[in-house]
Amino acid sequence: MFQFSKKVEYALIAIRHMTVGHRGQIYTTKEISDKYQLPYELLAKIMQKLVKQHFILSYQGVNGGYVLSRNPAEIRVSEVINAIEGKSAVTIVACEAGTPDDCNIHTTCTIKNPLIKLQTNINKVLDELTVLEMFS
Amino acid sequence: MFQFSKKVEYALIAIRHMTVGHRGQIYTTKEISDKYQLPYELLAKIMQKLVKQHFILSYQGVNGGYVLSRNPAEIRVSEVINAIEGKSAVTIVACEAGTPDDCNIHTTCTIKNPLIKLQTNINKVLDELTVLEMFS
DNA sequence: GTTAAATAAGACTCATTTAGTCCGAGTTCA
DNA sequence: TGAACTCGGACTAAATGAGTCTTATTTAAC
Ligand code: SF4
Ligand code: SF4
Repeated sequence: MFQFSKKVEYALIAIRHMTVGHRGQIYTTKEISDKYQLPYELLAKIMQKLVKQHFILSYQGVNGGYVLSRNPAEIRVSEVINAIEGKSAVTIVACEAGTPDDCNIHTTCTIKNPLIKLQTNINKVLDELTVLEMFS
Repeated sequence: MFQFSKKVEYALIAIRHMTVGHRGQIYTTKEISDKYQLPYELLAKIMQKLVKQHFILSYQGVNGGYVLSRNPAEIRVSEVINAIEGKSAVTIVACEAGTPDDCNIHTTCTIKNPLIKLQTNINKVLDELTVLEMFS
């Protein structure tokens, strides 16, 4: 229920790999998937998402690959999760996750506000932790 | 990915209902499921789990029902989650959730320890919050 | 004692999500 | 031109989540 998805874990592994390496170095999906035994195609998708959210830059063609484009000290764990799972993945309260009225007990619910308070506390943990801090 | 399950939400709604009522009062599943529009059978299951974990006492037969048996000031949110979802529901790191080797990249994983540190911070939030604090 | 109101518990279905695969592109260098 | 890359959609399979169904048991009241 509170577990990280494999996708997010793979993303963190990839980001860590690039973080501990030399800045500006190009890494390929194959290289990373080999080293950590990750499913290649799945990791490829994840890398693409990281490109779209501007965590990494992509170079196509032979000798292509990915380069970390953001400062690890400024990448928050919550951002990584959001990039992979889409916004509102870190949203504990379903009805606040952009899907306001898909909960059929929304009108009678008495725990919504308490949960939102709790959510801010958990979000704080994920927001304040950068990947640099995490991996050092 | 980080959302509370319906079961946990229903459990919290039920516990809150009993918390704000008179101490020692008997509440039936029907009463609660009616009031908050929760699926009766599902809530019934949840109540049974709360009994097994000694949050509430059950009285069978006519005029039976459930009575809150623990002090709301001493019930932690994490306990409720564990009672409903089973231990390790609040465990972010899959391989640490009692299933040590079901992750096939366990040997090559570089994020395990960082995630465990993160986990303790999130657990702290859920451990330190009591349902009394939550609902007042 | 019979009935009605309640809990107990397991099996079951249906829908959603997650994890992973497949395939056919486009890009770039040599 | 071909090899080594990224790109992106469609697809399948497994796991989980939410909810239902059914049968049994307990107990108070009539
Ligand atoms: S149960 Fe309450 S808190 Fe959870 S989603 Fe529905 S309305 Fe929001
Ligand atoms: S990926 Fe790493 S952290 Fe996540 S479950 Fe596997 S070993 Fe544990």
